[in-house]
Amino acid sequence: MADTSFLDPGQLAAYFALMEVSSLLQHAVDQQLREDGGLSYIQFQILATLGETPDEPQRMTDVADRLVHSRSGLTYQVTQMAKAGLLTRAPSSDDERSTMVSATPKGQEVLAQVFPGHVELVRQVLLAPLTRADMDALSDILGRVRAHMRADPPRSAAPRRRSAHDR
Amino acid sequence: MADTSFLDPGQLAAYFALMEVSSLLQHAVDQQLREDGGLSYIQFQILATLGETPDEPQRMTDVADRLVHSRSGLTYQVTQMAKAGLLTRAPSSDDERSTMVSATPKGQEVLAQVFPGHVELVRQVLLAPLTRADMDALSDILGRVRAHMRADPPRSAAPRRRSAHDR
DNA sequence: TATTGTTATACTCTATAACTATA
DNA sequence: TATAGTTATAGAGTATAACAATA
Repeated sequence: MADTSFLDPGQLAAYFALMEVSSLLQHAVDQQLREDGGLSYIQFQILATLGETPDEPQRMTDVADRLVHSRSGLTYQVTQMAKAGLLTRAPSSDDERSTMVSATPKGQEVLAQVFPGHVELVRQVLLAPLTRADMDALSDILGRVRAHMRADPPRSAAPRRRSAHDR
Repeated sequence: MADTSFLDPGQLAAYFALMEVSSLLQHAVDQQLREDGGLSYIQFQILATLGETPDEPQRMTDVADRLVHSRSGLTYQVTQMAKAGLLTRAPSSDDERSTMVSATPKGQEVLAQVFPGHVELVRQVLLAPLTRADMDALSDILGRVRAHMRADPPRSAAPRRRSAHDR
């Protein structure tokens, strides 16, 4: 069995590169969204999620699950965004406990206003130095990691851990 | 010239996979460090930076530059960590304006206490589904992105932007 | 009883600007 | 004048627990 106490240089390099690139990218993306539309990245994600289905409002819980928020955290963001006129809340007709959220025309406007700069930034910061083969390899490798993360949360490494949702 | 308004599916896949994996990884890492040593990821980075050179205290500004902090942000973290006994501050003998920071024995202890679980988590969450070739490809690709990010901040995408350091 | 969502609350973190002191 | 670091302050975000309403 492999020594489990250390990562060899190649493993460390992959880990550090990922952490540093994502940190820089996150930072850059956050600034762009803030400047071009006054949005945080999470607000952008929420808006983008709602913008995909302009006709179909989505449940709070579904949005929260998708974006790994605590419920109260999502309530906070949605409250801010509703104040800003980017989305609206309405009680569900199916289940009166549920709140359905949908992007307003203004929300879609802001999304459209922010999007070109966002795409441009991603292109310049992340994609510019990559070949098509690099991008494919990156999606493939990280896609596998993502599938693994979703399927198999690291219980044995953090046995005391419980997510906000399983109590 | 390529259409600059959209990312094709392959580009989007690479971008989204990176953002989601790093977000999940960041979350998992943060929890592990918090549980095993009461450290945030940034505090871990600071401590790890100081732990590399136990004999050579490092300047506040150098640490801040390396970890992309605002200076006041670093002062805040260092203050917290000094209260917790993880590091100490001392005026520099070379330059009386500077503050030199170094990890205390307790800081090194906490680092050692946190490290095995950290390595184990990274192995399980990030590295488990990857082959050696994947890791090499990942380091190579992201290493190039990192070099590109450091060398060439996205000015044209965010022309109004100034970093906290260039005023 | 379980689930949906909100609220109250407390905490962590970040950034800007003003400030002190040294170079 | 420029640089190093701190402080005051204000704001954004997060999480936990208690809660009301509905299933």
